[in-house]
Amino acid sequence: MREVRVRFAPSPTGALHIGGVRTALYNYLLARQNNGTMILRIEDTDQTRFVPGAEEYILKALEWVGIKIDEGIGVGGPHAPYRQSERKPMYMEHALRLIAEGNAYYAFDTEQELEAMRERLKTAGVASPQYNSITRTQMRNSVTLTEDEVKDLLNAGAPYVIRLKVPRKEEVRLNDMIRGWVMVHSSQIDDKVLMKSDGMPTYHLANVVDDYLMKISHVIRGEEWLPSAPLHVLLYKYLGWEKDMPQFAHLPLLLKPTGDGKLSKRDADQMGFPIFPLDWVDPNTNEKASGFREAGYLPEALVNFLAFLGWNPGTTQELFSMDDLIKAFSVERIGKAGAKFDIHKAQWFNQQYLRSKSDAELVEYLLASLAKENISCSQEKAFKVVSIMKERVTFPKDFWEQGKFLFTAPAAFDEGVAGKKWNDEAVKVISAFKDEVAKLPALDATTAKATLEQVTASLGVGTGKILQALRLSITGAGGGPDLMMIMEIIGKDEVVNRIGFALQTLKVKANA
RNA sequence: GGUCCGUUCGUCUAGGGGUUAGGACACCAGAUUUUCAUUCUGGUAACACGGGUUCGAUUCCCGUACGGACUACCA
Repeated sequence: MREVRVRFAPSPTGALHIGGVRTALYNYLLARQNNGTMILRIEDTDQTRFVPGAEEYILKALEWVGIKIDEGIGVGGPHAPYRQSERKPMYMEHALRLIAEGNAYYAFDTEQELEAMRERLKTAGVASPQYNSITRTQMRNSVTLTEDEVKDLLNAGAPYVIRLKVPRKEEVRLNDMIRGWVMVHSSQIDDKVLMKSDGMPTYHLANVVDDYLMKISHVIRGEEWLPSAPLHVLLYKYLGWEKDMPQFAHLPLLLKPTGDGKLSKRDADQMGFPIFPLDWVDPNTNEKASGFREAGYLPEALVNFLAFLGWNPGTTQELFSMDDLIKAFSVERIGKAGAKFDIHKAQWFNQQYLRSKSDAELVEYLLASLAKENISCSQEKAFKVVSIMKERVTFPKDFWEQGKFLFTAPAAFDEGVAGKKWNDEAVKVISAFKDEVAKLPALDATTAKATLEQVTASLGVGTGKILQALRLSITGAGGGPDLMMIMEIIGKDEVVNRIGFALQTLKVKANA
C-alpha cells in the first residue's frame, strides 16, 4: 500500500461546520492509523467569499478537537504553499497544458451570452441546458474561433475562462471506497470551467492539481462531491495522472434532526444547539454562531459522538478515545446513508466523559464558574460540592448552575412544591428543627440527620412527610442532592437563616 | 426536470438467504434513593412498497415510492 497522505481542505468562508469537523476527523484517523500524513490545505480560490478570520478559526477548531496537522497551513511542509491563492501559477500551467493537448479550450462568452444560450436550450425543450460537446460549437471559444481570432482576443486582454473539453460519449467510472463503482456518462458532465476569468482556478482543477502534487493517497470528503467526482477522474486522465489518482471515499451527509435535509445553522439555532466547534461571529454580517466548546462540550465527547455519526466499530463498545478510534477506525465500516444529528446522544457522551474526570479536574470547572460570578470558595468546600453534584451534571457549568443554592440563599421558592408540601405539620417540624440546630455547636451531615430524626420522633411525624418541605426551605426547590450534605456544606448559621427566611416568606404567602 | 446517491426501532446503528432481527441514546415501568438525579432490572419499538430468484428473503436482482446531494466563472 502506498504511503497514506490525506488532506482536509476547507475554504475560509466562515466558521467550520460540524460536518467538516467530522470529515477532518476521518481523514485524521486514517492518517494516524497508517502512520501517514495529515495535511491542511486552504481552498481560497473564491476571492469574493473570503472571510477574514476564518482560517484562524479552522486552525483553532481543529486544535481544540485534537486533530493535529502534520503538514500544511500553520506548520509548512515540502509542498508549500498550502493556500491555493498562493499557488495560482501552477494551475494556469496545467490548464495551458490541457489546452495544448486538446483537452481544454478558451471560452470568451459573456454572462449574457451564456444566459441566452441557456434560455435558448430551455425553450427548445432541453432537459438540462449545459455547455457541452454540442453547445460549445455554437459559442465563442477556441473551438469555434480561428487561431488568429483567439490570439487577437488574448492579446487584446479580452476576459476568458478555460473550459474542460469533455468527450461526447464516454463511460466515466470511479471506484468509491464507500459506494463501490459509480458510473456516469460523459454526456451528463458539462464543460466545466477550470480557470476563471480572474485567473483563479475553480475547485475542480485546483483540487486535482494539488492532490496530485501533494501526493494525496486518499480523498475523504462529503457526499456533495460525488456528482463531480467523475469530472475529477477525467481530469486525472487528461493530465496523465491516472495511476497516481487517489482513492475516493464520499462520506454520507449529516442531516437535520427532524425531517430530512442537510444539517444547517438554521436548524441548530431553532433547536437551540450548536453545530460549530467554537463560537464565531461573522465579521461581515455580525451574525453569531455558537460553538460546542462554549456550550460546555468536552472535545473528547464531541469527537466520540462525531466518529459514530456514520461509522461504527462493529462491536458494542461506545466510548472511544482518540487513540481508540485510531486503532479501530476503518473506511470499510463507514455507512452509506445520511445520519441525523441527535444532540441527545452528544449530551450523553458529554456526561460520560465528564463523569470520568477526577474530582480535582471537576473542581476546576466549578471554580471557573464561581470566578465568573465573583464568588470565592475554599478548596474543601469545592471538593464537597463536586462530590455531591458529580452524578447529576452533563456540562461543566452545571456544577454552578444546578448547585447555586450551595452558594447563595434562594430568593424564591418553587410554588408547586410549596403548594403540596408546605403545611402546618411541616412548619411545626421545621421550626423545631431550626431551633435545635441553632443550639448545636456546629452542623455536619450526621448531626443534621440525627437532629432531624430526633425532632420528628418527638413530634410524632414521619421524616419522609416533611423532608421535601425542609429541602424547599433550604434550597428553594423540590429536588437536588443529599440534603444532609447540603446542610453540612452551607453550615449551621446559613441553615438557620434560610429556614427562618422560608418560615416567614412562605407563611405570609399562605395567609394571603 | 436531469444525473448521481441512499432507505433496519423515534434517533445512531449491528446483522445477513433459515435469527426470539442484536446494541446504544431517547422514552415508559419497577427496584434502590424517605425527594429529584444516579444506579440496577424490565418494557414499548424497525427490515419503505411491489415483483422476481429461491424450498425459504429483511438479506440477492429489477422496478416503484420516498428522501437527499448535485445541476455557477461557490466550494
